[in-house]
Amino acid sequence: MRNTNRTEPPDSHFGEIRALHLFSDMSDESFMTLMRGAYVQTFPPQIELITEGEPSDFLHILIAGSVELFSTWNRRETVMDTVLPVSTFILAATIRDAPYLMSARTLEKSRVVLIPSLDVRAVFEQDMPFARSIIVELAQCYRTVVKNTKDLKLRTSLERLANYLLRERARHAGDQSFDLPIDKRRLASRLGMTPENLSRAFKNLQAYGVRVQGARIHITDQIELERFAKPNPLIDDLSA
Amino acid sequence: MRNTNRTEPPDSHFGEIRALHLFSDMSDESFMTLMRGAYVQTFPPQIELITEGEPSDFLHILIAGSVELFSTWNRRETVMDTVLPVSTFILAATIRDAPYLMSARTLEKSRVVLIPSLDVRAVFEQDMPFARSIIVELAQCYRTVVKNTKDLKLRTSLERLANYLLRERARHAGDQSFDLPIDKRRLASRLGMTPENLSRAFKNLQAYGVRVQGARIHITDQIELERFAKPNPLIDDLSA
DNA sequence: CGCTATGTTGATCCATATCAATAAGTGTGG
DNA sequence: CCACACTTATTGATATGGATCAACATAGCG
Repeated sequence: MRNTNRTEPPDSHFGEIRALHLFSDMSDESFMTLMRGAYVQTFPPQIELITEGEPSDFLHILIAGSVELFSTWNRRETVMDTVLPVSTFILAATIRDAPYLMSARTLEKSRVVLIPSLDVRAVFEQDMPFARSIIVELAQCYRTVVKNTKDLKLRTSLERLANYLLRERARHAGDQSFDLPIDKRRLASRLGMTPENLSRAFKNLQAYGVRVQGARIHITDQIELERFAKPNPLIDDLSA
Repeated sequence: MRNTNRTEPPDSHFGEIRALHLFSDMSDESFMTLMRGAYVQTFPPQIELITEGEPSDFLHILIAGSVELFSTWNRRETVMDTVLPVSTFILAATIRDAPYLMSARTLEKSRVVLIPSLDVRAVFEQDMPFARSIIVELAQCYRTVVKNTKDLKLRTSLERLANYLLRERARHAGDQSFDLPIDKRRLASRLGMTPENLSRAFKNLQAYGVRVQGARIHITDQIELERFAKPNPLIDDLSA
């Protein structure tokens, strides 16, 4: 595995990393301290970057590509989330110096920045703006998972899919058509259903103005879809 | 409602609040600043303390009694968690100055300390140890919700109940018998099932050495129950 | 006590999973 | 550029976990 990866100095990505909310407020000095210990690696698709249960040695930042967070129990596996650039993942494990709760694998060729968890913990003790950013980020992460729990417990799989499509559409500036960012198989798992059930769910949403051609989704009747999906800011608003 | 409540100075509870992880490391000065704006109130059972969607004006700390966090969507309701003393709740909303994602109601007569969210946000900017404690607490909260998501997505309701019972037993120092801390109706909702289904689930667990008399649970064959439940630290360990 | 909420049990229904077969992409090497 | 292999998606048939509806039992509680 290792020989297929490329290691490079993180210099070339300073800009994009620094621009992240998490790092934008800290002092130059603190930022350089973090970057000194960091390195960038490029991974091929389908590489397991992280295995749940292992100690969290690095904070990960996805610079390019895409990464899937998933979990396993008793021979079953479920997709917890999909990470798109540019964002960090497994911050909480890094902070608590606790084992990863989720595994991570690349979905496509991906570039990842690795910052030693030790450095993250050391630096936030010294840099109040950074500590503040971590607080805000963790609170955000927490709220995202709570929303996801509400989605899972309060909605049927058909309702979850309908609301997912509305969220995706919003992410695409409200375009009537857009491509699903991940395989249907993985989407099914993310939404807590089987691929077969997802396939049928798409069929059922035709009645509410959803057309599907491969990965391409057309929402022909937003109003009707919303009437069915009943989106709610306390579940579906990605910010706040 | 209001006239049934008692407002009292928080002085008498300084000790227990200060002993919480969240407040134990901060300076005396910061702590007093928080307490100056805080007040303690006693509520009767079944009072809605918080309604989801409302602005998060106060950080809540439960001193005595018990509080249920729940959420609603489209005429459906689900129990998200039960809070027992002494602990804080809705920290994330306070931090982000965002609307509550969950509602809260007292289950029994409860004493709650209310700290203005503004004060919390102001103080952590000034007090690094407090900021540090908030970070650790939020990371913990996040990991708890992630574990709960894994429980929901990877297990059947029978498996969730079995593991819940094992966790409760552990919480009771491994006693063979213990009382459920909440109504079965609410437990069912917490575990993502109906009361009828829970009732049958208890029946089904008889085969694995679980005896039920009202709220009292007897675990007569821990080994057998564990063989069925397959508890996993990355889902069931409350700490870490 | 009797009232009301909670819990249990039974019968049935429905959403979703599972199993199986086919179809449609997708990538690879000749 | 096509043929093959392999993965992913769809469709159908069936099984099952869990929900719903209804009746009854039980237990708190005023």
